[in-house]
Amino acid sequence: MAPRADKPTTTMADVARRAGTSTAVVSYVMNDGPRAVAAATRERVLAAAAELGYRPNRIARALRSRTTGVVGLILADSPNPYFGDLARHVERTLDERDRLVLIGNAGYSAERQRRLVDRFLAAQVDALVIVSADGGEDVTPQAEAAGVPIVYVHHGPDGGRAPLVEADNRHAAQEAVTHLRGHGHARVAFLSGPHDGGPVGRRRAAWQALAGDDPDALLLRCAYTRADADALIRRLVADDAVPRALVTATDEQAIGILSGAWACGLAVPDELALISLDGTPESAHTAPALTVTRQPLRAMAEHAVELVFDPAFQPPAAHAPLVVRRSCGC
Amino acid sequence: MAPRADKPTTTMADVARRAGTSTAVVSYVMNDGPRAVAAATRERVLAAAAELGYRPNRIARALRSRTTGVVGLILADSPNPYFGDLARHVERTLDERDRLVLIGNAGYSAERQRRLVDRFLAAQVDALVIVSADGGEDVTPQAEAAGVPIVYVHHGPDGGRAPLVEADNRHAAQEAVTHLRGHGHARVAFLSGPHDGGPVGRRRAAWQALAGDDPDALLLRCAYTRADADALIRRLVADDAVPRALVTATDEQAIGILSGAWACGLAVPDELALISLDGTPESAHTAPALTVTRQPLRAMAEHAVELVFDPAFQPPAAHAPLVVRRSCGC
DNA sequence: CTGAAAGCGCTTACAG
DNA sequence: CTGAAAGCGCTTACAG
Repeated sequence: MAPRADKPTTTMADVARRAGTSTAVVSYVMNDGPRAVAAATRERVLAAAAELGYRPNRIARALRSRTTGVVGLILADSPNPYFGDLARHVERTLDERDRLVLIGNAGYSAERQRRLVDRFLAAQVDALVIVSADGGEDVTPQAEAAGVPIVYVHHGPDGGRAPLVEADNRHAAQEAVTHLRGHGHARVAFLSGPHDGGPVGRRRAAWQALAGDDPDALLLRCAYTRADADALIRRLVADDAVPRALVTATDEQAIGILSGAWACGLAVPDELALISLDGTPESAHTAPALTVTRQPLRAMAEHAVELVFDPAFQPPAAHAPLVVRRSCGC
Repeated sequence: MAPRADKPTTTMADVARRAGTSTAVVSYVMNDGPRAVAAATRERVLAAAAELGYRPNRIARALRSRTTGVVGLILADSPNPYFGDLARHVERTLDERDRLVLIGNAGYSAERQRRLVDRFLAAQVDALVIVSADGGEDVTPQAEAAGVPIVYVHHGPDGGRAPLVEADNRHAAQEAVTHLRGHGHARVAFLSGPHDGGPVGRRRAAWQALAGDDPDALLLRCAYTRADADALIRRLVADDAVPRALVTATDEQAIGILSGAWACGLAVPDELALISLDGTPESAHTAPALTVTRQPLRAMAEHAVELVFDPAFQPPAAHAPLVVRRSCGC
């Protein structure tokens, strides 16, 4: 890194000297506590600070007070807008509470995730929020060893001790299947992920319970990317194996399906009715617009942050409402 | 914030004691310098550190060494995938250099941007990377007062002193217009932003220079959101004022156009040929797939980071290649 | 209500 | 090659 030009930083001692008081008092007025300061003294301190352009050094504060005001946020896969949207809400909520956020992308790698946790702990974060997915391992022991609270969002490791904030995925999948049934589709296929643990697993299980005779014949899989879903639907068209109705586990997959379908001249919703279970903002402006069950990303983020501040907080169930648009055939 | 459980953190002094040496030596082995350590001593220190599970405290290190290893990254608008992709590349590049990144979203607000800069400076970031857009003001004076290097990406304030990393937007717009001309469209419209300073302004200017007689009649404007572009194209269809060929300043707008066009039964590319000037990953999987000039986001991010480490670095021109897909009519 | 001083966990001259 | 010690800029008992 380019060495920072060595600006003479003005410190509390400078302010104290100018205000004719001690650093203790300066600290008390900068922090509004923990002890009271006479009004006249406070004025002098504020004036001195303003004249000198004093800015408290958060690093020094952190070393002494053992709290940095920084939260680490680790994403399973930041290119995926679902995680990106979740991250934005977490970041905004934390910002409102005057916390800074250190961000990292685990890229579906347990090793990278562990490494990020290590580095964030070394940076003395006050808490860790992990927006996880299949494949991440439990980092609770790491965090606990450092005495740092941790909360998982969207997906948590099996049998993990850390709290998990998740939407009602079971109900969402049921609603999607039921809606497609209402359009007269007796057989509704499901596009799952490569392994589907956690939330996607619960979505798939809920679908499966309603799928009828031979769910295996109606279960599709591909990675959580547009490219993979695009390739999948092209293959199905080529094989003349396209289902009449499909629920996708994620928006990324639904968007890939739409793209591949257009390329093959497969009409959505007329030849293929589609509902996606994420409902990120992107889903509102596809061609055609996607009917979705919308994950309550904002509420999930807020609950996660609340949990960071208050481990006793009991997040209410977060419902994922059905949002009817065009892709289902309505 | 929930008070962190007061784990007894093990410090350098603990390691030194156990290894029968001084904290200075422990520091030298943990940092591989700046002074040499006898092999035998080094082994003892490493063993002691491992046995005690010692993790260096970056905050203490930062206070003493005046360098945190943290870079602040401020985004003009994080929901916009263009900025999001840029951010990911910046984050990854910084991660490769073992830097941590503090992230913030300015949301097109100069006031929020200033506030973030203040807070990041208080956190003693080593540098600031600002992915800016119309409306941000120049925060160079703030950063300079703190002696912190700053680099703008995508868009920089008018007359700013800080370095700016930007693609060749003029050439990109020219290529797009020329390609559409090649499809026989004499009149090519342009969808710009609300104000279009900076990069979008240069895109629009390059288009305008080729637009022919009455550019005003072919110049459209809307916000950089899918929703706005969606609404715009519906209005144009209703008014029977849809151009035959259109270049959009951004992918968000192009995606909104596709969505609105589908809803109105306007066929792309048959009735409306379209090229977008961003070329984010999203553009590859729309319906139809967008022909774009692809901004070299990865190169831009790498150049920006290089500039943070070496202010003398001269970023090479970053070309935005034409990527032909379906929306242009090819 | 206020001041003098210790100490957070490191790094780095200074001295050997 | 190594140790004893100062000091980064704060916060917070301790003493008045």
